[in-house]
Amino acid sequence: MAEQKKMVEAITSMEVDFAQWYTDVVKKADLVDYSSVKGCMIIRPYGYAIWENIQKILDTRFKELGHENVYMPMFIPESLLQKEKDHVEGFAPEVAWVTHGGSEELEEKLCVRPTSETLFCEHYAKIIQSHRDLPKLYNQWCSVVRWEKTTRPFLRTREFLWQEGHTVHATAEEAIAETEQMLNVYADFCEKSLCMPVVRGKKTDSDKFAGAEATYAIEALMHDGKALQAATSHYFGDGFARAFNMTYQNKENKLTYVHQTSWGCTTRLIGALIMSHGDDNGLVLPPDVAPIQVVILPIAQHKPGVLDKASELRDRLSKSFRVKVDSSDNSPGWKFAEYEMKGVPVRLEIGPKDIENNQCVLVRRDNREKLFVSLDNLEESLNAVLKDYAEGIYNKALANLEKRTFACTTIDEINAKLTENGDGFVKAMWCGEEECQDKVKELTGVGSRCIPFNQESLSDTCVCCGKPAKQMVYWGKAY
RNA sequence: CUGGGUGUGGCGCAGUUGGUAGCGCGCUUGACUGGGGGUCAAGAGGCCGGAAGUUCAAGUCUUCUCACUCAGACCA
Repeated sequence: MAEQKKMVEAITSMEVDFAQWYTDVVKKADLVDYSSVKGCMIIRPYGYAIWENIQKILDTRFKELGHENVYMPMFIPESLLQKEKDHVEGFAPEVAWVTHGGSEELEEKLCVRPTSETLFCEHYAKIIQSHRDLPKLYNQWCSVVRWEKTTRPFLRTREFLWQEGHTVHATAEEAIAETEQMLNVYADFCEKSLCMPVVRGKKTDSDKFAGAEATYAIEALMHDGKALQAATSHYFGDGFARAFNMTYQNKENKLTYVHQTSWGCTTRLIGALIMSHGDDNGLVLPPDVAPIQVVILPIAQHKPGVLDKASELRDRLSKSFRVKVDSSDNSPGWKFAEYEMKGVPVRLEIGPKDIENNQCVLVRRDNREKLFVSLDNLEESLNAVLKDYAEGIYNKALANLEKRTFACTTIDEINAKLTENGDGFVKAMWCGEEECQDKVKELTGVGSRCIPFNQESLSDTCVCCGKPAKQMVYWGKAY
């Protein structure tokens, strides 16, 4: 169709060039703009509104589970950063440093936080004395800086917004339970609110967070078959506690090290939903986080009564949904394309003919299905459409995940499956040796993503060396 | 950091053997329109990324720089 073709012109087709498609969508949907500092993006109102919705839902959930928000400084003295050896080594290559205050050189340079473990540790060491002070369940919403070489909007930027939870507990068991609980909070959020299926699992030793005893992650699969880590949750044991001298007196009056966790997710989630649900017409947003859930488009809006009816519907629906009326002078066709590009889940068309019949037209973003519904029970109709829509995009993403997950028992099979089907998750057995982990990546291009909680036994031997296998690993190319 | 690409109105591009900048979209004003990116009319908007050089003359040729971008390696 001619009109179809014209819409596609604005956005590069996914099949032609996925990276370009992503960049087109991100810019054309008004999510971000580039700034004059490489890797630092301007998150525009429509993009920021998505983040605010993500924040609202997660923040509520965190608080329900007893967490409190705090704010830590953005600067970390060099000496503080260096207290935990593995941690510095992990982050040193990508930190930005402040060396001057005004024109005076600082006595000790300050790092712009790449993450705030050290600040929390220093603070916790001061405020915790007794087992009665535990647990401490803190979280902060802020931005951090990592001086990345290659950057892409949302997926990898030098400054990014995130949330970092830092908790300390009396026992290892409690801390481990917290780590698992928060991973499940993220997984649940991704599946329910972002309509994005994820694989839950543990990172291999070489992939775990700098300074962690164990790192857990949820991995999602994008439309192009590349994996994206959607959130992580770390168990620190008492490693940082020993480095920062974080102790408490237990009930037996003995000084004891605390056990600690941290967990986080970032604006990268926005990139994840773009690449999970989007299509050649632009964004497709999950209702829970869509800044606009229903866009009302008046048709023949200069005819008497149309705009009034549109406003009336907006006022009425605003009680239950996030609604916008577009009464700009653009043509209806232009508006259709515009709000599809922006991924608005449902558009509501209302024109003179509809008003006469006490009805309106609902059109879903995901499949363009058209429904003529009565204005009398519009709320119910919308709820039903949104629910079905959310399930629809979840199932579509799940189908993609399943279609692109390949169980393999040999290196040759991995290469054959990937060549035949394109990128995706490879499930394969592993002996646990780092050498094999590296070799798999070298020979096939897919790296270890996680050791899933849902283990399967595909064979008794490591896909690489043939020695006895310890566990099944998900492998993939990562964003 | 390694390798490719691109820098010309806001955006996307054209610009021939060097001769003093043009198109589409967008924008402004107005009118008619309006159920899949409408039509017409009149406008506004550019030290051609930067520096040096060759030349009577440089968007175009030479050298050097800077920026962005894509693919790798590293990472949320």
